[in-house]
Amino acid sequence: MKSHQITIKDIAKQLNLSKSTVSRALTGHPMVKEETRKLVLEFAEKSDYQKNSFAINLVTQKSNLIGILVPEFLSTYFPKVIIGAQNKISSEGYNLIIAQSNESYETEVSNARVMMANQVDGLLVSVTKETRNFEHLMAFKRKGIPIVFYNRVCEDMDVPKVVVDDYDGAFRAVEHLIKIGKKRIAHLAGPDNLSISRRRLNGYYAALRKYNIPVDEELIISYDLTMEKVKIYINHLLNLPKPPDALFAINDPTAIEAMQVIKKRGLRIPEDIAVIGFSNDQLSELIEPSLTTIAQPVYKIGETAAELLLNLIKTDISLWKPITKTMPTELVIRKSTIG
Amino acid sequence: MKSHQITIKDIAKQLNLSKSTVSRALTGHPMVKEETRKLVLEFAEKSDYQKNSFAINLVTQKSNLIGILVPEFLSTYFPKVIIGAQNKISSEGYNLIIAQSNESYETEVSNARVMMANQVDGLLVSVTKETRNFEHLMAFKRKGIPIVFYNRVCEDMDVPKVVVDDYDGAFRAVEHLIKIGKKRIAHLAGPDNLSISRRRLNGYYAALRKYNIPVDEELIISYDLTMEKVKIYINHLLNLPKPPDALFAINDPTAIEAMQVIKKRGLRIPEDIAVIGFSNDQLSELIEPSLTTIAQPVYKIGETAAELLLNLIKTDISLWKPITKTMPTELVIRKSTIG
DNA sequence: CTGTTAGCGCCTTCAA
DNA sequence: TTGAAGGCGCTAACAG
Repeated sequence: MKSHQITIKDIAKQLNLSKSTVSRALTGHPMVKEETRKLVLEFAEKSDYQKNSFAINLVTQKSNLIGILVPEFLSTYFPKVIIGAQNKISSEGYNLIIAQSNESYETEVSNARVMMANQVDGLLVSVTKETRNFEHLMAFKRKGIPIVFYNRVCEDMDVPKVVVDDYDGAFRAVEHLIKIGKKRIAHLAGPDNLSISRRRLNGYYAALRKYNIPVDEELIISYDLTMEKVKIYINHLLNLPKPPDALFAINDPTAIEAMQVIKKRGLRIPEDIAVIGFSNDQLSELIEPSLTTIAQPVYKIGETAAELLLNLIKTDISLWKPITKTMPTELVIRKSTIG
Repeated sequence: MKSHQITIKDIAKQLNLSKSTVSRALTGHPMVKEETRKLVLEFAEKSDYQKNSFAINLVTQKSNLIGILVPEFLSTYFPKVIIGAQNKISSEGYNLIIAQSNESYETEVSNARVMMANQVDGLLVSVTKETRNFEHLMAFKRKGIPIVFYNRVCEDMDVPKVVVDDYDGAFRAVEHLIKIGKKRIAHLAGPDNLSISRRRLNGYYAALRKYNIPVDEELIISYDLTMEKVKIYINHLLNLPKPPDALFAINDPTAIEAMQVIKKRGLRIPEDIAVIGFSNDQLSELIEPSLTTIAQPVYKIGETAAELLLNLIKTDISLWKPITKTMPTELVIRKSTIG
């Protein structure tokens, strides 16, 4: 069961050297005779020696592990963020340990505990749609373990954050709908504990205001991102005495689900009702009609968050600054909004 | 920078007990007076004591980490496998550390090294489409670290594997095409270093044989799964003097890409050419026409692989058996094969 | 039931 | 340039 790993002690014995000398040779310490170093290195190589990370971790009190908490794994969004983060992190000799919570607050809390138990050197976090209490994350800050939020952030915590310009993205989405002649623009919004929902909603309001389109609260529905509910809300909207002629959905999955419902009712997209999403999921290009959406620099978000975190790790806690990086978005026009 | 973590020694000092007593109380050792245990536990609780996993790892020579190597992250397939594996693994107190190689052999090798350096207790592996040399994985077995393959396996290594019944799935896919009246069935196959490609190809042959349809080698193309190439091959097939009336693609992304090309040429699916994929990606239901495909029990695959691995970890190396678990598939009929 | 001692494998003073 | 000794925080004998 337990394999016999070769250790520094073994090497020292074989080579008739002291453990410290071997250790020094192995760590590239300057004070070793070139000859000795070569001897040790060669022996280590051919005997397939590998440092015992457990011991090193104990001495240095560092795990070289960075944790990342993701709320879900099934859209392409978070996997891409992870890839971005991993590239950055591994280039600095760290490893990523990932935990996904399936949008469950309970699971998120337990995942956070696991990260703590594993003594990660830092944590990247995007919270679930249910998360309203952040105690489990504050604990990290208290222990001196740096945290960086990305995408779904907790605005009350004084830590660095990476977000996209949701306000601006939403604004441009709605502006685009107005420019193609739509007047009654519905918004299927996210739960308002998520700051992205609030920011996108504000962008929606701002665009209407700019073009003097009256706000009709009837056309704004916030929902909990549970896909099954989309059908209900869309049908409700379409059954209104004055139904909407356009829909701005909080994200692409929502928009896509909405499109299925709309198509089933025999309505034409975009003629009868135009649809626009948010995030530019891979799907949005492939469905029919293809979906107009707001693209985010997803890999870059992961990379940036990782970079901020690595900086914190290298910096004394007294110098930590809660920078917020806001990434730009891009309007991608496809067939769901043009005739 | 370094936070001041409280240790057993601290607790012992505070409570005027020996370190071993405290340790015993904390680990639930039976030989401690109920009163002492309570005292210790309470103090630990209120002082927010947390075991130092580095020290425990050193003593036990276990990391409680399980590594998983995935070739890519952008289809929904591997994320689902990961979720399945994570559920199993975390229920036994282990954690998952994930590395994706972006279908690059080099990256896979380097990821494997990282896993080794982190001294994972076991490894789940699905290789890249490029991987032909398995030395980097054999190293684990040599060191006594258990490995389990899933999905894309190395048949030459004597370790447990979890695969789906590719042969049977392919057989039924092709049989279905034959039953709806198709006669010239093309197969866009995968690279033949992947055993799944070979097994699916064999299933294809078997179905043709059973129904006495002559094999036309012209209709079989293996390719390297690089999406850009699909267009070339599909156009080639459609330009043949006798073009195919059906296509069995190695996987869903390939099938979907093929459908775009077919539709662009103005051909009707399934009337002119029926299409069938493999894996039942989320996409296949949403594109138009929806894609007939072979579904795999994806979560279950991750779960099963994890289960096999956990068994190995608990078992003496001399008793390891290279079981191969073959999971069933299911034909999901959609519009790309029915009129 | 509790305390003492000796490591786990490595790094890091301090001396030689 | 090298060696010896101590310690990182915890567990696991061995005594008492």
